[in-house]
Amino acid sequence: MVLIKKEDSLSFDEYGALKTLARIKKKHGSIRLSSSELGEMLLASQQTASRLLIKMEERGFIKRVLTGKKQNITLEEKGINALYEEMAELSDLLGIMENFSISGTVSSGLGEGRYYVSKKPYVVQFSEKLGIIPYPGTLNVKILSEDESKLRMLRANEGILIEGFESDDRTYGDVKAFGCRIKNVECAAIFPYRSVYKDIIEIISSEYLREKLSLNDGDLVKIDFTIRN
Amino acid sequence: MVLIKKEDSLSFDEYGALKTLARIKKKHGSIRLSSSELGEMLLASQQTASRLLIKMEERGFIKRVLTGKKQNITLEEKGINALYEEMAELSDLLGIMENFSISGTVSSGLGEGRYYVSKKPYVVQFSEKLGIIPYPGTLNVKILSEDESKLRMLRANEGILIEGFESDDRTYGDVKAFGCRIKNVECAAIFPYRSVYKDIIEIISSEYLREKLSLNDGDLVKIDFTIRN
DNA sequence: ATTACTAGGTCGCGAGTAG
DNA sequence: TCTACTCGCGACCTAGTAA
Repeated sequence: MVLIKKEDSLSFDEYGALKTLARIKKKHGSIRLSSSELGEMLLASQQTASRLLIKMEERGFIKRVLTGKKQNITLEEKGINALYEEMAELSDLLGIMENFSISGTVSSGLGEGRYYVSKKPYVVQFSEKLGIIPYPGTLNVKILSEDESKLRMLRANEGILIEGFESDDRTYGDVKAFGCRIKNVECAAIFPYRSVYKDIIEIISSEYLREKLSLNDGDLVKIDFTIRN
Repeated sequence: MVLIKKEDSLSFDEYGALKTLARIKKKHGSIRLSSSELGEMLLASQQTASRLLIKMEERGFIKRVLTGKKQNITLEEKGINALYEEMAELSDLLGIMENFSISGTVSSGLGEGRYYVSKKPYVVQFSEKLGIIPYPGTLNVKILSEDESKLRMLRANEGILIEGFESDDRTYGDVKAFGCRIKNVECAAIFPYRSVYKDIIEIISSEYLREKLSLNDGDLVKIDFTIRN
C-alpha cells in the first residue's frame, strides 16, 4: 500500500529517518553517523538505513559526504520543507496556530515584489482573491531570527494561489499569498511559489504602509496572521 | 521494518488514516464513510481500509458503529492524542511554539491539586525539579475554548515528570509539570499523567497567586509557557 | 571500520468472494 | 450494496559478504 502518496512526498520510512536526522541536528548542530548507528535509532538494520539514506539522497532530501568511517549528512531544503509541511498539515488539522504573529524589521531593497504590484495579471488577482488593490510598492520586512521557523511553517501552508503568466519578455511565476495585518491594517504577505527560503517577507497592501504607519527602515513590526484552510 | 515503533505508537498507515479521519471530522463535524471511500482517500484498496479500521479500533484509536451501508466513526481520546503527540514532536524538532500562551479564567473548585501541594513526596520533587516550594493550594484556570487545542498540544509534550508514590491509604500517580509564568510570576502547570482531558489547568507556585496578583474568580489570566525539551 | 550489493525469506497488500 | 475473510504475489527487510 502506498498511503497518501502525493508525488514527491515522503514515505513513512523517510519521514521517520528525516525526523531522526533533524533531532540529531538540533542536538549537535551537525549530523555525522554511520548507517548502523542510524539503523539502531530507527530500530532497523544497517542495510535498511543505508538503503534509506541512498534513496533520500536520490530524492533530494539530504546530501551525504562519505568520509570512510562515517557519513556527514546535511538536510536539504526539500527535506526540511517536508517536515514543515507535515507540521503545517497537523497544525491545520488540530486547529493550533490559527493565529500567530511574526516579527521583523522594516528594510529596503527590492525583491520580486515590484513585479507583483505593477503587472496587471497579478494585480487583478490580488483584487479578486484578497480584496487588495496594491499600492505600487512592497514593504520588506526582515524577520527576526527567532521567528524564522514560524516563517518556514507559514510558507508550508497552502495559502492563496496567485497564478503566474507569460509576457513578451519573460515568465512570471505563481505566487503564494497569506492575508495578514500590521497594526490592524489589512495586508498580505506574498512569496514566489518556487524560490529558496529567504528571511524577508514582502508585504502588499492597499495603503502605503510606510506612510500610513510611519514606518522607517529598522523599525520593528509585528505581522499578524490568521490561517484558515 | 518497523521504524520508530514505540509501543502503542501509530503505524504509518494508521497515522495517515487518522489524519484523514480527523480532516473529515474537522470539515463535517462527524465521520461517516464506507471502507471503500476511505480506501480511495488513502489511495489504497477497500480491503486495506477495512483492515486498518479494524486494527485501529482494536488498538483503541477509534470507535466504529456499522450501520449496514456505512460506518459511523468517532475518534477516541487515544487517537486524538496520537496526533497531538506527533504535532508536539514536530514542533519541538522545528523549534516552533517554543513560546506560547494559553488564556483562561480563574475558577474555584478542587481537583487533584490539593494532594500535589500537600503530600511530601510531591512537594520534594517540585522543589528539586522546578524550584517551586508550593503554596498549599492550586490556582485553577478554566481554559478558553479557543485555546483548548493549545492545551492538548502542551499536554502532549514530555514535560517534567513528577513521580507518584504509595501511601498507607492510596496510590498517588505520576504527574507531568510544565514551567510557566503568569504576569512574570514563576509557576508550573501540573497534570495527572493518566487522566482524561479536562479544560482546567491547575497551577502551583511558591506564591499565593490569588493574593499576589489580585485574582478573583472569573478574572482572565494569560499563562506563558516556554517549552524546551 | 565502513558502505552497499545480492539472495532469500517474510510480511502485508489487494483480488476474489462469502455473508 | 456493504464488511471482512482467505490466499497468492509482490515488495521490502535482513543476512551474508565484497570492496
